[in-house]
Amino acid sequence: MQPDQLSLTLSAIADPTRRAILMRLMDGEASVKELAAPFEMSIPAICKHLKVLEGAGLISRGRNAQLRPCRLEAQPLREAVGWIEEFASFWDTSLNRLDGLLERLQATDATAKKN
Amino acid sequence: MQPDQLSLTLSAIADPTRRAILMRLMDGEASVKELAAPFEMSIPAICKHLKVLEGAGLISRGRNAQLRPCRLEAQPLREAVGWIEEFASFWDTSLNRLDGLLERLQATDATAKKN
DNA sequence: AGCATATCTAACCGATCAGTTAGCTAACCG
DNA sequence: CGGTTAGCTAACTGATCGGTTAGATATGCT
Repeated sequence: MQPDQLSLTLSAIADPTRRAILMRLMDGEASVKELAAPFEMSIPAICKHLKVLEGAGLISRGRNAQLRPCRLEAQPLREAVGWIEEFASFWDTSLNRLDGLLERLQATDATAKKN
Repeated sequence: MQPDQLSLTLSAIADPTRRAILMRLMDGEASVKELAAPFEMSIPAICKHLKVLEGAGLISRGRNAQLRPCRLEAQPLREAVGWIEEFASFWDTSLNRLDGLLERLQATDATAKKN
């Protein structure tokens, strides 16, 4: 089963190396070698990370002589933001209204209170 | 190396089953059995997913007789939203408001000079 | 006490992941 | 042309993942 776009996006940015690469790309396009420089990691390893990011649509690649510059494509993150914000809103309401939680505890009866 | 909190959160919600569980929990607390019901998956499999979610701080567990009800804890998602919105804002400014052209010119210029 | 229910742990399995090294291809430059 | 540089693929490895079955544990019911 091939994963949905949202899962692709989220698992792509779940890796700290890939997040660092994306943040680097906010400063503008960069070559593979430039992207690899800050990491103690082989070039092929970076290539694999780039492939994951490209597969998730988070970057796109150009061609400039021997270089294959990477460019940020932040569009898929929109969906991710949308999904997560559902829960951010839940967080706002549920933490701002703690009594809702209390109601729930009381509703399941006083036996739950022990322990 | 143990992963940072943000990576924990993002990889936890990168799985569709776990996202479905979280969405279910927006309707209120639920037992493991209730959470497992919609899935064609064994109970221990669900337990593992719950453990991942708990490890990421996205749910907490109570105790009510034999039940160990799960409750949504959306707080860690705040950090995730914060991180992703950095890029959402990049998307807004560079694609919608089109200084993208300028950025790209600067970027190719920079890569041309480096090496 | 004895049984049923809810949940978890342990052990295992196949697939995927994140990294490596070695070697290939393509473009530039002398 | 030959050599250098950038990037990629292939093949391998150890770790982690997502699931399973079997069995342990804890609580409630009669």
